[in-house]
Amino acid sequence: MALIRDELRSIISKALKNGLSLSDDFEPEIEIPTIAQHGDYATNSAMVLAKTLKKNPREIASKILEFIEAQNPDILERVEIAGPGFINFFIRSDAFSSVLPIIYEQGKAFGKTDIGKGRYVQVEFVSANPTGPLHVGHGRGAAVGDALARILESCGYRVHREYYINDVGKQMTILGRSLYLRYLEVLGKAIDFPEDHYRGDYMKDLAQKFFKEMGEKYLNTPEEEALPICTKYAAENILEGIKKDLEDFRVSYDEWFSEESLHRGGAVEKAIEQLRNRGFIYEQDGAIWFRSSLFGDEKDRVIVRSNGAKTYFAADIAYHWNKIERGFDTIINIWGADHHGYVPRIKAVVDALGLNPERLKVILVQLVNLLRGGQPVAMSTRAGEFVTLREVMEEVGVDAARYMFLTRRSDSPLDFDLELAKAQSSENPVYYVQYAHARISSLFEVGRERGVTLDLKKAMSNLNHLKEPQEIQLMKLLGEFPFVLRKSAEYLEPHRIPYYLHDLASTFHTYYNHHRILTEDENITQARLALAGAIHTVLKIGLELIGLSAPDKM
RNA sequence: GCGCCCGUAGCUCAGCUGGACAGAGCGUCGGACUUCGAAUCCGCAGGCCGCAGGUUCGAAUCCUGCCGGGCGUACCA
Repeated sequence: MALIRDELRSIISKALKNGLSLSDDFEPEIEIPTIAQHGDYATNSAMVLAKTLKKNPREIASKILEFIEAQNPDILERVEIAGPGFINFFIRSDAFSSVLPIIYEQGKAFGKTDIGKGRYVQVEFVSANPTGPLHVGHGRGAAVGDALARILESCGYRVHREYYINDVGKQMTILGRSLYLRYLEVLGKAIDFPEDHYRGDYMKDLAQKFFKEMGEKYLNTPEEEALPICTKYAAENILEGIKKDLEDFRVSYDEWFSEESLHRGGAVEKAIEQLRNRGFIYEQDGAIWFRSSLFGDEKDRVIVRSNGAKTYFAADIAYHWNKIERGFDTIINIWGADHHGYVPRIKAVVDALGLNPERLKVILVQLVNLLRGGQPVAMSTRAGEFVTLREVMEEVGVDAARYMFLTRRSDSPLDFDLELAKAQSSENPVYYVQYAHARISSLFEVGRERGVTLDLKKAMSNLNHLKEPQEIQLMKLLGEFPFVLRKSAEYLEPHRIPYYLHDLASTFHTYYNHHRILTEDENITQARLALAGAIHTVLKIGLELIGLSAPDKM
């Protein structure tokens, strides 16, 4: 037993091979026409081939058609050539039910594929500086990265989730000093808190905590001695908070990678050496430059300043050298769109270090435009004006927040209105999908109370009773899931999953409102229960893929 | 100035990997619960797909130019 789409693919491929002597590497495009009159599926292969074969598309189509009919496949009702050269397939209505035994056989593994073939993929995401709590923008990156990781895993990739901690540099010094000043303030000293320091209330809270643990120990310590301690304390505490936030947002990591470890271990020098050996390093005006312009960047970049200090970019070179050394087949960086100018230079780095730059994928997640009642909310970590991810989680819930983040393409800016998210919470689309799941759970519960349970053997021999158009539609949709999942992984687009789930839930709700599942006819009941159960399974799989709960009761 | 992203229904967004009449949610208005969950369903209204050219059998989709919005453009991180 195979899915209809797979069968069609092999039928078409066979016809192309036998009829047009095409090699196997031509992948026929199979789509679902928007209009039912155009069949259940259609392929544009004849028109695509018309260009290379230099023949009339309809002529090619009729050739293909001839070889399709020669196979006499039993899933086909009929095949037609239409319009400029489409081949439309009308599937026998009793063929769609083949998806149900497959779902029951595979269970939670339904939809999984091995297109990844065990390739090792790193997904680096969030990677916010440990200078303050995560805000909503980070939440979007977290939701996208985590969903993507789950999707890739279910498509046969080996996934490594990583967070890069920028625990070095000027902002760390400022962080330490911010804590130190707030600490002195707690001890009653008058302080002058600079404009460019971290002004958020969380620093005051942290100072209180610091004071409780340390007492007045650092009151009279010289500033240069106290600062490293303050920096370390602040960074560790804030990072712990970030970890907790992400954990509560249902995001997990395999590795927390410290930038500082690169400097400490000499990796930055080694990476520069790598570039130097390859001839991409030169000195000018007392600074050390990387010839990134050779690889498509608009200009060369400084990696060691004339004062001897390494730039952030130097560490990033070392970090990506490290990634390459770890043997990832694909490196995926999920960045905020404000870093887009950085893409060419980091591509240049991997290119210069000998890795095909195609193997580095940078997903730019557009900024979250936070609104409250239609009014923009200013966001600045330093000024302490922002809405944290934790506040959003608490206000609208993890499920709703994640769904909100994931129902948009990453490269589309997102308006996130807190008032709206709260006000519409009971009509939020996320509940629509979850409701379908809960409804089916409840349905089985009612069945049990009435002594009706799904008898798989019996159900499977009664699938011929599923012939209502809505039932056909549902089975067709169920069969699409593996392909949606595959495309989602292929294009690194998690938003395809929630859209699919909404479609499936919607079709089910319609069906549910028009037909009874627990009927007087035992055979029909069994068949319909099998259908409902399969939908239940796919909804659950899909919800988990994007990190949402699949409740049995709401 | 240059570069990247975005512009689709009143609002928020899919469709952008060329396919056949442009979709969904919210919102408006009107209907459906003594029967498996009404957080649901059914129906009405709503569009020069930013504008103008081009490529193609075929363009919301690709190319060029323009207009609007966002972001970036450091020997900052």
